[in-house]
Amino acid sequence: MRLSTKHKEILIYCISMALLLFLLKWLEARFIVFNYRLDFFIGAIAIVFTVLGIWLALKLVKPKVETRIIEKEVYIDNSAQTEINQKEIAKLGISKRELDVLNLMATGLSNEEIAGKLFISLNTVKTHSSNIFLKLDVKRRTQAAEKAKRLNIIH
Amino acid sequence: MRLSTKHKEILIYCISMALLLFLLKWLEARFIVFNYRLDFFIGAIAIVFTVLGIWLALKLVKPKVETRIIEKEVYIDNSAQTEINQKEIAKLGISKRELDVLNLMATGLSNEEIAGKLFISLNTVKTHSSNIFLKLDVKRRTQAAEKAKRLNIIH
DNA sequence: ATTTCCTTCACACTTTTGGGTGATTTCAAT
DNA sequence: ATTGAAATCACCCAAAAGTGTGAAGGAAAT
Repeated sequence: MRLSTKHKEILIYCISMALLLFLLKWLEARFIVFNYRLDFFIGAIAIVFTVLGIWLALKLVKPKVETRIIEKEVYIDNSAQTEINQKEIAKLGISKRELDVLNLMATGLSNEEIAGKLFISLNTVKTHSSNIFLKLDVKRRTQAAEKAKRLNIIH
Repeated sequence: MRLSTKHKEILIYCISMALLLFLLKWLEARFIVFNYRLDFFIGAIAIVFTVLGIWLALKLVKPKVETRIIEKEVYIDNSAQTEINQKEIAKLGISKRELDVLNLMATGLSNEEIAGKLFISLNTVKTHSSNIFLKLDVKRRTQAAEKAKRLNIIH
């Protein structure tokens, strides 16, 4: 098993921290020096661990990659667009008119604009779209458009 | 006289350090708890100051910027997804965050859901989306999704 | 004939979106 | 040190979208 650089850094830090604590414990047992110089002692620890923290941070901070210029040669085999999936439409029980609405919806038209294009009332469009949402099992027109394209119900 | 941001950071650090030491001193006077829990206490101090050190380092050190230039040739078969068009994004002046919102928007999420995912407020999402509509020159989120996909700004 | 589905529409009501304005903070560049 | 872009958020207001219910005509199937 191998450790990443980052894990190694953390390991080193933990070990040194443990060693330091161990050393302090030993000093404590050796000389009872901390009772009357506690504040001084705390200060020393604070400084040591601050430095360690800074060192750790400097080690761990990864340089962020800023600019990425990609030169690309793209060869597109632009074969015919995916066929619309009639079976999926049938399976979901989407009617002709609903499909009309769905198509216009996916191009970004508002309900009112759809109503205008199909010569039906706004309320009718709303009814159709509600039914579409039910059949596609989505909550919003944006989801409907996404899912319909994903299922190749529309282009 | 005014302090630069860097000086302010250092000042804040020193003050918080002083406050901490003061607090510890007070605790020491209040409860003589450190004699029999010294190691525990030392550990706590170590952690606190390590965190402070890390924070200090992260605040003061400017992140190393690594500019990476990648040149590659991409051969795309018909089924592979098109690469996202960085130039188009740059040309339209769409920012990182706006792109985040645009992506989630195109998957069909509501503004509130987007806000939840990005840990920002609903109002912020609205601001971003309004800017997106301006930059993409569209009126609705469905149009934005459609156009963004067409321009290969998103998948 | 009766049933079922599609299509059309209405109305009331709630939720979501979008527009406009302004403020603050942070960061990078000058 | 100043400036500008980006990101954050608030508030108000209007428009659009979505929900629920009900209804009516027509076509196709039973």
